[in-house]
Amino acid sequence: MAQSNPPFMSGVPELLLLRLLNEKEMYGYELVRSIKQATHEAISLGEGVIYPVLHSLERNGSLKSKRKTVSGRTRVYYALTKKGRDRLEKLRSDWSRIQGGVATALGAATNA
Amino acid sequence: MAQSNPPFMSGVPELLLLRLLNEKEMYGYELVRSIKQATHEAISLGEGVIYPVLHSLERNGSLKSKRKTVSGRTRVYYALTKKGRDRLEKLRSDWSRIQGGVATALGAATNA
DNA sequence: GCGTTATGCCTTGAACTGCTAGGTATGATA
DNA sequence: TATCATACCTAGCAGTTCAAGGCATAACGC
Repeated sequence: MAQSNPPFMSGVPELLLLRLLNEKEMYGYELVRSIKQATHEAISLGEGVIYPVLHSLERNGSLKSKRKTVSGRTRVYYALTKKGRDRLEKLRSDWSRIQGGVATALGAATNA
Repeated sequence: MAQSNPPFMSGVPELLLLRLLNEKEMYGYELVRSIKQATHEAISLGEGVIYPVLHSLERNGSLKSKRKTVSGRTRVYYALTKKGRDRLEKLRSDWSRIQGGVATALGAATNA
């Protein structure tokens, strides 16, 4: 009736992609390695996760892409649109709320 | 090839349930309100989420239940088993890793 | 020249989860 | 007697993630 929860825990890959692409445009294969680094190996997303998310984000207008050919290989670079930046802010705040909620619940042992 | 990610963001409802039931045994309807309180309204899970999780946790041996009738109404109380406590520790550590990874990635703006 | 690895793109299909929206039944309250 | 709170439950849809593959080119070792 009101707002209910955000798709919940889902959307972390989406959040990470948007976050990284907000710094600078990158291509899929690069993002795979980038995520590993940015999370200090804590999170590792395969290409099978990255590409579908990238495509769906482009489809709904959060990303725009352009192709570049570098030494015989084609790369598809993605960049955020306005909508993508808005989306990033929303996910960021959703995540922060959930994360805070879990932290509160987990820590609520001795007090309460 | 190795361990890949835990079922990822999923499992937060499960984590919260286990966490709360580790304090004291409770029944489903009570847990619904309890989660809201414990997370300071940040997370709200409906009965449609709680009951199925409760049932599946009991089925796999993480919870055990007993029925009590209080003023004409039947309540099903759930408590953790050894397996449930192990499960809780695993989820707790998974969550902590993911959460840390996201935090690192989100904060990696100015430094890097 | 040939095989293997790394780069770079992609899709299919299964599996899991969470959510909405219902349904049942009793007790208390108005 | 009607409505609300308590207390249990399920079905079915929708959305995500994942493993596993496929395709093609370049670079490296030998």
